[in-house]
Amino acid sequence: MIKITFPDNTVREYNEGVTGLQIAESISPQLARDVLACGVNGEVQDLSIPIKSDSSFVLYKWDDPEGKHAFWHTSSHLLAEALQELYPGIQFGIGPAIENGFYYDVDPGEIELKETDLPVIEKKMAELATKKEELVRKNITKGDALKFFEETGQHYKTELINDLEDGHITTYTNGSFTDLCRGPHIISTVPIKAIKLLSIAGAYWRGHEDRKMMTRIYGITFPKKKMLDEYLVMLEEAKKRDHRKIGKEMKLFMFSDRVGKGLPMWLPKGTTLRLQLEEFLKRIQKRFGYLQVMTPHIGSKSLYVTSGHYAKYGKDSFQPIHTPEEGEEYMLKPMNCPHHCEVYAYEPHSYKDLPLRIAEFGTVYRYEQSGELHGLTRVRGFTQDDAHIFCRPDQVKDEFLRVMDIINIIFKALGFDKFEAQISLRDKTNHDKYIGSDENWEKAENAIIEACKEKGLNAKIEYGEAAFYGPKLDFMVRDAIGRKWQLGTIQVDYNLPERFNLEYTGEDNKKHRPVMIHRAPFGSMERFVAVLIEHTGGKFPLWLTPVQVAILPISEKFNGYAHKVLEYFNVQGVRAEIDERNEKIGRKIRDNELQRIPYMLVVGEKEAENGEVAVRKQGEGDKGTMKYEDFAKKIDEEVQSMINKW
RNA sequence: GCUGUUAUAGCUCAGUGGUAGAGCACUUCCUUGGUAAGGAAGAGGUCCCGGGUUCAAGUCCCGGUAACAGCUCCA
Repeated sequence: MIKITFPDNTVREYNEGVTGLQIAESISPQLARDVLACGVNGEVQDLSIPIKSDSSFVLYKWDDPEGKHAFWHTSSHLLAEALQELYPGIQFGIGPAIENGFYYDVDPGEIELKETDLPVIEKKMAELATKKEELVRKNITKGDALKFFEETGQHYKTELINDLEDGHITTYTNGSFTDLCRGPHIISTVPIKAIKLLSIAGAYWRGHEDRKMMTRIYGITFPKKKMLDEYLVMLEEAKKRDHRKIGKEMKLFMFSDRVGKGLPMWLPKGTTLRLQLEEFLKRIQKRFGYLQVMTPHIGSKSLYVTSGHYAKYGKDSFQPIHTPEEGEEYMLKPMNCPHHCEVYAYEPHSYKDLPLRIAEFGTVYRYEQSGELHGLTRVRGFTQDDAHIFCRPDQVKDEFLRVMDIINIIFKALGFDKFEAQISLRDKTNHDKYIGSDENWEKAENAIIEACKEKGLNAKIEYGEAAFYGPKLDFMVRDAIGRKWQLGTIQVDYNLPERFNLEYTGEDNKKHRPVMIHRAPFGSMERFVAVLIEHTGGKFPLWLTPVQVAILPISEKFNGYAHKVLEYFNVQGVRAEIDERNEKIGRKIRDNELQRIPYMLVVGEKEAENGEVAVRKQGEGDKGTMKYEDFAKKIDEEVQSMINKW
């Protein structure tokens, strides 16, 4: 008998060699039907593998990421089986589970797989899934593996096997298809009830540009048809919320080929929105002791030679600007830190001055690869909500905690209730990638980990993801339809103060080196606005939205009164527009609803006589009439009550 | 940057080698209205740019540009 310890620390005894599935069956038949994979001593594995010694044990169902992962991984094998049946001779690359579904990279040889083939493949998969094929795991030797995949003509697989260590090679077989695979998989393809192949795309073999372009088929599967339907509805919803589409509809921003790709221009309404956001941030930062500065968009090349950025990114940046003066070169600034270092160095500092927090909405230019440009989320010219904190080494953790407070306030105020964090540390084996001493790195990494602990923030640690100058803490928000976006970042930097020879005088009357912390809660105004658009679907909160009120005259006879109301609103700071078109009121309401304007004021004969407006709230309808002065007051109060929560 | 797809009116898109199209938006006129699309007329085109094939190119071919999807990248 062996002892199996469950997550709640209860211990049960089973015969040696019991499988995960048998354990599930021993608990309840329902559980045995729902369970997809299990964890044994922290390793995720197949339910069919016998357990031979005392172990900690956990069952994974659909709601667990591990369960979904196994389900989708098996689905990718099902896809492969279908492809093999439909297109004999097709060669397989890799086919993993991903965050939402799975893919398989294949080389179909002479034939070309097209979008229109997907329904046929789906049908085949559904047919195979009902055959109750079990996934059979086999340990094989490297020699046998090579021989098998050689014989079946799977050259990509043999290439993979050559890189593997003998003794650790396993294959999985479902029906006629055998794949080189580590697993884990679900027991059989039976639970795969709903199948959708989503798209087809090119992808380099093993991610290398110089290798062959494979055909990648993306798909997703579910244990219930209803879940697939809900997922497809979510995809539709995501399409409707696309910030590029809404940005066009609401006239928020634009691009022009003549200006240049990746260089967004903010239209009046987008600018109103952005300025509201900037005011919001300034207000919070003022409360936390930040000092606002403004610095130029360019800096001399030597600035970036000093910072080390020229050596690292010079070749891949916008190239230096030459002046009539021989040898004089300037660069568009790709970040604000070097300028801020110079601001720090403007005057000598005492330890009593620190922390010094220098903030700027700094516009920067980065020559992103052209294939990377995407709407407002990845552009070549953007404005960071940047700040640099210069502090004593003993203040690092405390400052970190304060920035985390700011980020918390900001995310909550804008309706991002769910967020997660990632700590990015260095890859200790890759020394050349980083600048700065091991000792400093160690100090910085520990400060971040401790700060997260103190805040009770459950942060995932990723090794090798740090920037070249220091470790960082990134924040990821979940939007209204559950998608993850990376936004804010806090980064420790022991390097730039060194390079710029920054100092302060300590209590001991000796010179010391300050620590620098970079931080940007939004990341960039562009990216943040994009995420906010997709989060809200363009229905921004009242304090933020570009047009708060649309005034709708019943007929052209009341345009004059509408203007009187508008003038009053302008003075009171209520952002309003008049719809003066020669259209019926029903039409004006429809169009302004579609423009996502929170309030509509219908004005006709009655209202004009009494100095009133008939209030209609977006999505809710008629709210009765009131004096227009009272409405302006109501808007102001509504906005203030939102702002006062910050 | 690489691979693929796309580019036609302000927007969304149809047009498959033989006279440039629709819906919405816009202008004018009629209508002057009461809470999600009133009616009529009109204007609007370098069919992305450059070259080629052809009697003839929006349409076929080549090159460029931009957008989109994926890969790689992201101070």
